[in-house]
Amino acid sequence: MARPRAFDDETALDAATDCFWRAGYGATSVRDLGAAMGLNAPSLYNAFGDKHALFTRCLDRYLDGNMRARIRRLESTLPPRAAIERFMEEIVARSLADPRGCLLVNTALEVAPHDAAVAEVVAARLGELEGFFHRCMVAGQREGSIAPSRPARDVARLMVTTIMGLRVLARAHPEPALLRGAARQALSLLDPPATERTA
Amino acid sequence: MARPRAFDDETALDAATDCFWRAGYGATSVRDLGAAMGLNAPSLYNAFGDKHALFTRCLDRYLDGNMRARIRRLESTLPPRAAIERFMEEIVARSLADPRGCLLVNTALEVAPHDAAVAEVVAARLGELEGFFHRCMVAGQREGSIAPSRPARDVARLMVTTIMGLRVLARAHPEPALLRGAARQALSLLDPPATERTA
DNA sequence: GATGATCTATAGCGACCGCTAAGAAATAGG
DNA sequence: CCTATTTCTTAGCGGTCGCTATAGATCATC
Repeated sequence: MARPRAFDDETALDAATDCFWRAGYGATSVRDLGAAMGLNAPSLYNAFGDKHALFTRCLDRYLDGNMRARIRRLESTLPPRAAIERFMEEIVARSLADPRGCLLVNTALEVAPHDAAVAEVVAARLGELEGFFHRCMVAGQREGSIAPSRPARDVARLMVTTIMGLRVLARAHPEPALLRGAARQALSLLDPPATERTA
Repeated sequence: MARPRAFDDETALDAATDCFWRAGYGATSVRDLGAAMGLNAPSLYNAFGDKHALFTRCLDRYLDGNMRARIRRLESTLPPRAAIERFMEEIVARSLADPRGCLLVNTALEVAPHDAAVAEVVAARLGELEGFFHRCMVAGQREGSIAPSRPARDVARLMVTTIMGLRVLARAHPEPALLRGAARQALSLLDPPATERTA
């Protein structure tokens, strides 16, 4: 018993996410969002609250559809070491292909330092990422594909750090040799030392 | 034969740099800059051109006084391996102590993607950083303090990547154990494999 | 002290910002 | 049909943005 909406929430959120992703939070105006989402300001505010609420919703959606989905997919279809390697490969490929970079990284630098609520979300997702790498490390060390002499926790942390770094480098200077070389060295920490290999 | 300036250029530029450093380029208004630098808009525009020119000047100053100075200092006073280790330690310590993060990293993500001139500067400075690590790698491998089996170029690239990543993580979630663990693992790539150590 | 050059101060330009009040348009139930 | 409810449209609120025209203040030189 009311007028129906003339737009689709999911489609509109995708469009909004793309705006924030490309230009960042501050540089995206509500008018930009409205234009991209195909609705005017009052409809936008009625449907999604204010700009900040829309952003956090886009960020959550992005993280669920990208980071978490990737973790689930790789962890459920690949053995632990391959999952780590594949994750890194996909990040390198994405970084080279998509000039928008990673919304999580962009947000960690632009929004999180001035927004405690967003900082909490970012920190939690970084923790999830570290958890993924840590689980893979432990499982890989147990099955023998990853050198058992490395501290699993710290290697997992370096993997997260490397991914953040790759995203930064790619955004400013997307050179394939640079990203691939760095990723290869990070992954070399999974190799057993020479003694174990030749023993 | 004219009225002298009522402010010091260096002091004013330091104040402007702090503004950009803390809030970013977009979130810093010319009025903010004027207030921090102690001069009104017309003086600011007369002395430094527009906002963008002031920013690039601040960025150059920052890079000369921070990154380049650190490279020179470490490279001239420490042996190669120690220079790498010390660089990483200082980045971790700075990241934990200064909530502003690194202006180069902040700029690489916020400004560089939408500003070709700034992107060039950022890319060049990242190249200098990679060059520093590469020189240290080569020298350290020659003198035997760094494992000769690692590809110097790629390890240098991972060091740069790790630093970028540490800066991102610290800005969103400055946890000492996380940063130190990641840095330690990156530095472990300098260690000779067990065969070489025990030979 | 007058002159000319440079700097500073006041004020405000047009444009955009996030956001919203008020009313017209579109639906479901009666 | 009419009414109630929700959405959409128009218009605009006060505020800030980057930037500048104009005029007054302060100096070296003559």
